[in-house]
Amino acid sequence: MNAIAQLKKDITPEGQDYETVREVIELITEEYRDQPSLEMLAERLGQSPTQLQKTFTRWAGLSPKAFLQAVTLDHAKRLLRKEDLPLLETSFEVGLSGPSRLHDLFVTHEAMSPGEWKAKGSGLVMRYAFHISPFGLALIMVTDRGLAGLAFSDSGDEKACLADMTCRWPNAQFIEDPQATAPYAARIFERSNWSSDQPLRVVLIGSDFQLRVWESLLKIPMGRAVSYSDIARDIGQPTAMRAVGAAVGRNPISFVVPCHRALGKNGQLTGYHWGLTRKRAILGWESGDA
DNA sequence: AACGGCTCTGTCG
DNA sequence: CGACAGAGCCGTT
Repeated sequence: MNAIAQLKKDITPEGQDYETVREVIELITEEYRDQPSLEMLAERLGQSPTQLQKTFTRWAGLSPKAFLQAVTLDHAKRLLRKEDLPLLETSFEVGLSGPSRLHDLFVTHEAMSPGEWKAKGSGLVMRYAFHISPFGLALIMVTDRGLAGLAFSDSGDEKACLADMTCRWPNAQFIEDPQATAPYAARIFERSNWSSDQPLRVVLIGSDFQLRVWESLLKIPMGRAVSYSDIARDIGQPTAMRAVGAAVGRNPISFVVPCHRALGKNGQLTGYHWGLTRKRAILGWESGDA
């Protein structure tokens, strides 16, 4: 039995929650005009209202109602609030605990341009595997220097997801190795592990421009969001927002490099490489911390 | 040369 | 208001 089959067999209740959440989010976004009640939603999913309530709360630490509220355009605009946005100037270097990041995941990153790692002999080795996450299956890829890739997939789409990632580093060598990636999964998706003494090591591989955009993303604290033009300004190219959007979309380490915290200036979510529904889910899930 | 996870402005309901 | 063009902007491919 291969690793993915094994994974499905061992799936935890927590791992299944996202399925439920995803369906609810989709129902809501399609039919938000109707303001569907908890009862109606539960019926559509073939669950009892109390059961749905429970699943939600376990998943997000938030009641369904509060969660749905957290996913509206209104709330997104609030995340964008302009005052006290000197956060883009604050340092986020290694383990330094700005209070704003106290409850966030600490990350140290190391940048690598394509030329740089290509030059280093015949490419680097990437170990990968799928793991259960709060947002569906997570494909995690690591090098000996740290986390290099994190992608999401619905179950059944693992192949496409893997292809999406591997083709980004054509001359790397890929080895399936759940043992190597599991600690990362535990560290990243278990909130209680976020504040551990050691920061998470991350390797950013991309063009110079992309690197600057991704580094800017790393400065956005949990529970906040910025617009694409904010990022453009931050990296010193205020008119390059469109290109910024493209670069954000190419972020290879989603969730850890919080590209889901980049929104349109008006609060619209506008896009997510792994699906808008998932972006909503992550944003809503994060709001459960506040 | 074309194409985006953008934004702004102008128009029409 | 909200939806929809049109027009600049800019790094990738």
